Amino acid sequence: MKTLTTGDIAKMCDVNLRTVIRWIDRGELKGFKLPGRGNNRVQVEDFVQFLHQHGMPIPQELSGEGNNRILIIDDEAAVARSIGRVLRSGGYATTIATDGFQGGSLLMKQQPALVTLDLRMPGISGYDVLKFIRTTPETAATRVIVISALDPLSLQRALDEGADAVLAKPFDNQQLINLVRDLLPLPDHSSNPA
Amino acid sequence: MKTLTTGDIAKMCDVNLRTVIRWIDRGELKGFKLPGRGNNRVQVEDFVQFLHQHGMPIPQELSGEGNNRILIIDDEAAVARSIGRVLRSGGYATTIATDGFQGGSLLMKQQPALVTLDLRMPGISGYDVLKFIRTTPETAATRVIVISALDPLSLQRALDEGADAVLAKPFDNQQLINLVRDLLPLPDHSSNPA
DNA sequence: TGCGTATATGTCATTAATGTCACTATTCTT
DNA sequence: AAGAATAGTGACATTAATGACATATACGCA
Repeated sequence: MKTLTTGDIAKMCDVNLRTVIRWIDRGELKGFKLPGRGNNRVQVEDFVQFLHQHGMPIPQELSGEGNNRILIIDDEAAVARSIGRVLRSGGYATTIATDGFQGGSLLMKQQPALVTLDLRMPGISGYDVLKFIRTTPETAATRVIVISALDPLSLQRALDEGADAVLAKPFDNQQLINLVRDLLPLPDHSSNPA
Repeated sequence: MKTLTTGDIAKMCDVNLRTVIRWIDRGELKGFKLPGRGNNRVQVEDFVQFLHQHGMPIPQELSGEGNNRILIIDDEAAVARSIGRVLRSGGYATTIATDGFQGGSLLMKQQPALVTLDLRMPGISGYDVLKFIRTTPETAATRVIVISALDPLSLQRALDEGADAVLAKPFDNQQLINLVRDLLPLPDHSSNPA
């Protein structure tokens, strides 16, 4: 069980520590007190719920754990949407990028746990993208599934360059979701791989 | 996460606090409320985007004070290096991206104060990039200089779509540095525009 | 151009929340 | 176990929200 101190919360909300204590005292934020002098602790999920209830932004370090966000990079919007639908129904949060620029910036901005990458995008080489992801510290650990209609040799090359998995187009939805489940298991519930 | 109070914003916009609250209530400025009495907080990026959308000047302290980093997005490495040389000798810190993916991720990662953008990059439309930059809160205030060999009409369109300045290729180094100095004045020393 | 109306912004006093400070006590680190 | 870092407390200073109303400012229309 992960808990937060009032100081943690104060920093995250850009608010005075005093204020956080008052929120707790007033019962607006659920927390509990340690035996000693009554230092407060708040469970992460209570805090997240609190943020949600008040329409406050949720710091990404909190959604960072159990990060189940997937970035779909594919210039064919229809394909991207289709992938998105499948993954969302599998319980993942998805974002779509339809060109390299969006792909790059969303990757950095959201720091998704997994990326599906179309090898053949106009203007950029999927291999370069792979290399970039692997050599950039912020994204080196991001899992990458390369999706492409290219020949097996090209797919093998993608694996050599750091892809975690490849998927030949056209692909079966089940194949896709299996791959993703493999690379990015969901916490526990709702992941009934029936 | 850095946030602003209505009072901060009121001072920066030289406007009554009351008015800021109304902007938020009306949904024109994105913000959220603290639990207590509903004190408003606005994230800096959202505020910056708001300012930009309304063509309002962006206070120094928000546009990343001493940030003098420039991102050069150009697929012709030679051109990019040349621009880089000029700007570095002008006292700026530069980074080069030679494709859209790098461009996007370096933009988000480094949050440069200024971007030089080649309109004509393989696979991505410079206009799309412009729109993306302008509609993404984190980058809405980033100054953009579009550099292109395209006709005046295309350059005008770039201005319409949010570029802060355009530069026709081929260009003179002095033109470039003047433009940049104009959009991104260096703190003080060595910026003697004699 | 001038009028009237709608809408936006400013003002003021009041009330309530948040910030600050100095200090003490507790937890965390090593 | 000791020192460093962090959290709690009370009193008080600041600052924000609110309602009601005064002033703009913009806009439509004659």
